[in-house]
Amino acid sequence: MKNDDKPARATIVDVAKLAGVSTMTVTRVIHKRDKVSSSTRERVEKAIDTLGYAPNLAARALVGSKVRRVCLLYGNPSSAYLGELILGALKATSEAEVNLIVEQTDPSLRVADLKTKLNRDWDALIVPPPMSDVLEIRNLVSANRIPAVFLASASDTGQVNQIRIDDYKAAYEITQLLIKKGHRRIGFIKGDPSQSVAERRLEGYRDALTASGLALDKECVAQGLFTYRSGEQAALKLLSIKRPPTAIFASNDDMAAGALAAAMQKGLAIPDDIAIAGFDDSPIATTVAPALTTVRQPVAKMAEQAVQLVLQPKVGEMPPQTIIAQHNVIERETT
Amino acid sequence: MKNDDKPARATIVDVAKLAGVSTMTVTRVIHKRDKVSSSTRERVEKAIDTLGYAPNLAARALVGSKVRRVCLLYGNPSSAYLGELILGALKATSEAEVNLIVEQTDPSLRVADLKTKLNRDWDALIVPPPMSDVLEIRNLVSANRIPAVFLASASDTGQVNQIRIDDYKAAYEITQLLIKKGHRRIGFIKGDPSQSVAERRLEGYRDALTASGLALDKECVAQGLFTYRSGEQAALKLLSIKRPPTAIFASNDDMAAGALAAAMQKGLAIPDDIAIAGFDDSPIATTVAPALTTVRQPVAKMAEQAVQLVLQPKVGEMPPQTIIAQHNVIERETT
DNA sequence: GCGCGATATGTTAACGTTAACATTCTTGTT
DNA sequence: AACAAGAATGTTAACGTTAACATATCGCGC
Repeated sequence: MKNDDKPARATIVDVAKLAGVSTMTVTRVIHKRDKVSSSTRERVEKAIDTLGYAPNLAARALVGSKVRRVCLLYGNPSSAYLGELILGALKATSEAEVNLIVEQTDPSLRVADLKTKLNRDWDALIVPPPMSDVLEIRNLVSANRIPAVFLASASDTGQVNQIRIDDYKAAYEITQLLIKKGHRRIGFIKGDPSQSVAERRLEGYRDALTASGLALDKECVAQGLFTYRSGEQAALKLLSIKRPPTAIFASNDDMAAGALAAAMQKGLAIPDDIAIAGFDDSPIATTVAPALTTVRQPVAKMAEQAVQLVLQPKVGEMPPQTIIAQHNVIERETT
Repeated sequence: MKNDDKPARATIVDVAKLAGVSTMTVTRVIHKRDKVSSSTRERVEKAIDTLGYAPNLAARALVGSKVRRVCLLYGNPSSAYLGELILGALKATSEAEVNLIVEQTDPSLRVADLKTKLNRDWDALIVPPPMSDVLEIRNLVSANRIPAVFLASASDTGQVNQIRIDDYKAAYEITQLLIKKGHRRIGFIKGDPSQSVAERRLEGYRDALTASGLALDKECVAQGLFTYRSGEQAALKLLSIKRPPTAIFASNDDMAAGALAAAMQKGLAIPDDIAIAGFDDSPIATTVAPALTTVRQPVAKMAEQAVQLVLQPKVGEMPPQTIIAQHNVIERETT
């Protein structure tokens, strides 16, 4: 008498039996690689369906000496970014039946340790900001031909795969939007200078201004650090100069939210007294009220693509690629 | 001539050879289960070290357990919660070499569909709020003895595994903190009544008040919906009653952040004019300035535990468990 | 020194899948 | 009708680990 409490999961053997073929044929149907007659294909597919068969990842991983573990190396644990990032990466890894490992590290990481892990525990690497701007990691990767993708970095050091949006263009566009709304004096809050995108966004802002024949006033540009607090401080500063701007473009959403708070404390109505725009479309953009006008970075999609890229059979041999993802200007209530 | 580009990883066989023992002995050393003489143990450990051996998890998984796909069924995509949740779950699943599938759904889901998926695509289920309060899912799970864990629900329907903090106690404690700080009139913002924890938190607040001999004024309790906006509205209401509270306890952080914004708009200094406390320690708690005093829910840990629980060999046969995780009152700048 | 139980180690087979090679079945051509 | 050429399918072995069982070794009482 068997214990049928837990019906064992269907294996490829079960499918093969039911379809009256060998396991190899089933494999072929699944992989769509070799020729299989359409009648067998149908039979096999039906068997897969009735049994609810899904391949065993472990067994697959065991037989192939392929990439098995992709590591997402993140630096900022509280980043809201992270959730979307993982979501996208996970989608791709589970479709490819590969393991995703999410590992936290900090800028003080020892590159030697990283190298050890890459030999021992990981097969490929996805590096989001702010780690994607760390020179040592980039060099390690390009020197050792490690399958890796760097996300949202505008840096060009090391010959590495990158996926990012066109930060310059996005900043340009959102500045244009502000100008189109009638603003003539637009403040800007810079991001952390250690992250390469900060500079690109500033350039986009600047060029959009001059392209519209507006003067670039140094007083209208304040330094921030990509944090809420720094955005609040910077906005307070911008709002207290003698001819304060009628709009503020903060180079990320956290700072924009801080700027929003600053404006509210000053009793300003938004967007009537002052318009605010952010960048990234992170969760805080829709959490705060009024909701932020911002630039959407397709983070999940980018992470997904990154995993797909890194999983390609010959990543090591390909010349490094840079993929530019599509951004979106999203107008909400702050403009 | 061999291609030594990619030095193969050391396997247990290599270790065994180097140590002059069988692979079983190596396994035993690694697992520390059976007796191994100390001399062999040392030899094996040395071999492991020199070869930099790390077990192949895929191979292990292949031999071991049958559960392979754990589904995290989430409802609220923008929840900041989600990132931490996935992080914890992922840690446990990748240690166990099990696949994590993250699936979005909404309250209108058809339970029949869910059942199909459970038969076909998933082996176990982790259900965070707000889905963890959905009665149909709970009943489905308990009726079919599906390996599942419900997170952060205070509901008691269906006999199911649960992991949550003691919401009552946590709310009690944070209210006490406010009282200790000298507040005598403390406002409360209720959460979405469809989530069972909302009621528990209210009870904690109420009992802490009466335990300190403070009156419970109905005017001091406002309805919210766990959203920033609702928190802002509720706070505005609380601040405009004739004898406004000197402290507000919002039953989650999003609402507390909204309350913070409301207070700032009114020109109140925080925490001097008004203290604010939240609940959850979600990312927004440390993003806003001043940073929120709140209750930390160890979300990642809870998710990790949930996966571990669901992966135990005999989950189906065990009586449903309720695990109470440890919360933490974190005092920051708003009190 | 003999045999006993306990302790330490080894052997075999199996987990589910796929690569590489082997075989069988279709065709179309002459 | 014979036969090559390719298409379709099958067979075998291997991936790295561990459970279950098998054997060897040791100390100890007599």
